[in-house]
Amino acid sequence: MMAETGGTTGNETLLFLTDDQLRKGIEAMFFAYRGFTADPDRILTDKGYGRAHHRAIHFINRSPGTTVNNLLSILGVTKQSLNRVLRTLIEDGLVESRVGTRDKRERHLFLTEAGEILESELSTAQRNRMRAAFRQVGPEAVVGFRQVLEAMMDSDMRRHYVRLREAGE
Amino acid sequence: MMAETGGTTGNETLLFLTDDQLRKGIEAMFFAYRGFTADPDRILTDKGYGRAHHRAIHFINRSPGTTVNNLLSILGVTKQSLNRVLRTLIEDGLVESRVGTRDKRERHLFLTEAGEILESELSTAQRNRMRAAFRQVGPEAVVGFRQVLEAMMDSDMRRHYVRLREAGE
DNA sequence: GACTTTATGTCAGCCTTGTTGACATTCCAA
DNA sequence: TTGGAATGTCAACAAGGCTGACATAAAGTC
Repeated sequence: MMAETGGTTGNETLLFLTDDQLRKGIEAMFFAYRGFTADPDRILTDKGYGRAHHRAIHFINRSPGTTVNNLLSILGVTKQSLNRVLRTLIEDGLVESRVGTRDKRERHLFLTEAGEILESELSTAQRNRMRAAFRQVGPEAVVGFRQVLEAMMDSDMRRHYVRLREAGE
Repeated sequence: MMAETGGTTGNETLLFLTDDQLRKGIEAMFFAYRGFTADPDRILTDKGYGRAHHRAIHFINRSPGTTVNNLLSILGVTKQSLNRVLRTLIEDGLVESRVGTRDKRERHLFLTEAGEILESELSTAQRNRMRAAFRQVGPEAVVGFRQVLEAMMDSDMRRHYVRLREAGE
């Protein structure tokens, strides 16, 4: 249906840009993302939570004291959607919400001890799979993996990604 | 919170397996997947469809004449969930369902002309982003990208992935 | 031929997680 | 000091997952 793209340049080094190669990348993303979320998902449903709770817990752990607004921008959902998730996490004692001192409109979010335990459980499961994959393919493949993913992000998401990356180094 | 993994081996070539490196991979997957689906999502919501419709359309296009059961196995959802999506696609004239000739219990699924037009629109948008990312990072990074993703899949998803890959070559 | 299994479709009802709209509180700047 | 902007909460709705139950038709088995 669609024409090959690489061939039009007359340069065989661009054969990795054919529609067929791109389609393989698309399907790889689809199938891999399922594996990527599978292990945490299992843990979460056992405890009555969903993927949205995982995301909130992950990024609160990464940036303790973050505001709701900042979390909204990272997660890319509406505040109402996030609020529902946060409410259950706070009710269940996994997240603590402290009114801002400088600006009392803001709520600063922290994991409680129980929250940190769940976070650790989830991220350990997810890291185990990632580690097995990384180990299997070697460091050079991992570099390529991260390069492609970063190039695929929207620019505002890349901003968040880089900021978090720097914070961890 | 979690100990570094790479350091325990005493081998500096395994530094790419530290928890920090793994966390970066995890966050890269999260942010990149959003970019990956962003363009088709925009097109779909304009037309009153969702990501589930895109997935069905994609794999019917990839394997014309596929059965409902096969699609279920690829998509990893329940038949009730898939059926809801297929019903609307059939009602809207994007997908055709033909009773099997050999086995009349089976329904074989095909895209109509209208379905192919939407499929092309969606996959063109998605490929454009993938192409830009691939071009930006070069062929070696792309190889690594696909290696990591394949290693991250569940084995049954990898089976589907490989089977589709072979069909396209 | 009777029975079982398989493939599919459908109904009802539930949950998570996205959405928009309305509203309260707080801050800040004119 | 007052009106707008920012932050967060509550209510209601929709998409799209899920389970369970059931119907139908065709295929396979004994």
